[in-house]
Amino acid sequence: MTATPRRAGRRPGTSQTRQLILDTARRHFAELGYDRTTLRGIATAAEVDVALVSHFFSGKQRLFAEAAALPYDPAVVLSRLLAGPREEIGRRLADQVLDLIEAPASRGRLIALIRAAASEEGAAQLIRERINRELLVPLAAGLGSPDAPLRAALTGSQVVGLVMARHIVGIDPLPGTGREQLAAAVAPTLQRYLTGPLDDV
Amino acid sequence: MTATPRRAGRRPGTSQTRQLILDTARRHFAELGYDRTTLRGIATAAEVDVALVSHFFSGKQRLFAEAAALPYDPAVVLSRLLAGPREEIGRRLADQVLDLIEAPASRGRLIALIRAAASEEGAAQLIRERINRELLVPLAAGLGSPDAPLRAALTGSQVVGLVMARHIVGIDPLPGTGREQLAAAVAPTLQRYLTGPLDDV
DNA sequence: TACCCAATTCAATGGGTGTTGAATTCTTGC
DNA sequence: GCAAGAATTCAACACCCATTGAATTGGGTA
Repeated sequence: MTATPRRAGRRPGTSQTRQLILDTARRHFAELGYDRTTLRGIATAAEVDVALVSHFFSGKQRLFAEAAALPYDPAVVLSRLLAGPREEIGRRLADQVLDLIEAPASRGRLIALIRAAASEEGAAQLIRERINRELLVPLAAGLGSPDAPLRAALTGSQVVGLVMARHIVGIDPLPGTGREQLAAAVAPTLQRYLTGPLDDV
Repeated sequence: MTATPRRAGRRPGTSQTRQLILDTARRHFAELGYDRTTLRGIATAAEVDVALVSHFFSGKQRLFAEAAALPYDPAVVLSRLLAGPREEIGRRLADQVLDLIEAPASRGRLIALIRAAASEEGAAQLIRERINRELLVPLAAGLGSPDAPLRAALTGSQVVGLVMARHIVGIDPLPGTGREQLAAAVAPTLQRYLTGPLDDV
């Protein structure tokens, strides 16, 4: 059962190889994190030569940058958030987060992002800026209160913590806890961070 | 300015080298994560030969296991938590977490733990079990309610999220936010996860 | 003082990594 | 139907890594 070595040269038909590599890379980054993901591993899984990966994406860093693009359109998320009644914004956010994390398409990318942010300083910086620019700043602007940046950041902390605990570390019983129950439990926290009082009572 | 190469053989005086290496390793693991930390890097920083590191700790994994021991005594934390009035348990937990993350001694170890949990599956498993056994299970037992495991896990998610956001990713303005303000903001969340209603209202 | 063992360095080994240049095969525009 | 360029592989490079065995020096003890 030796895999037939493929001859050099372009393959017949129209090529979707670039996309295939990108998808494979996303899976690997999500499962292994940046460091443990190797170009060779991606290439093997995509049944392609290593050099092709570097050829298409000009190196590992660029490949990661492309693979780890936000798995959603921040503008859409934000407009949905700010649209409805302000007293239910926490619940709406919880729902959107759970949607994203449960849809297989976005799930991997989200996890890859968080993993990378935790392990690689360079990636952390890139991600911090992206999140700030595309999510937190507009969100804070939408809230309009003077302590809005702090509110946005606190909100982010709970969102990140939830994804970490449920999907990366896997703290029982979170991975098996139903969507509805989770949304209900977390929504009031987000609501208070976004609109409630921030001082202890 | 060439560093004088040291001759082989034991150095004079009583040796604290093992401890020195361990401290250096902690710093490196905390700053770089597991993968990007190299024995060579540790050795160089500790002004010691690489082989000595492996000699003392029998390899990178074991070194990490020793460096990443919990930076506090879970029993103490738990007893302090469960001791006072139940209505202020959220605030007490927030204070203890902030104490740990601000004390230089424990800070690095906490960060290393979280980084490793996010990036290395093996470490994640080890850490998950430790946290479960030493923190969450006793905490749930102390709470005594039927949904206690879920409550403990939610609490953990906010704690982890806070440390991530404030110290690892560095989401503004959290890193510069004062201890008191932060404790006040987060305490009600922890309080509700631990003792409040978990269903949306 | 001798002896044993711990601490320390040196040197070598084997493996894995990302990247690069050249060669081959195909598609596409003229 | 020809030429240019894109897709693909092969092979090699230079680098870094953890681990191991042997050699050297010092401390502690009998």
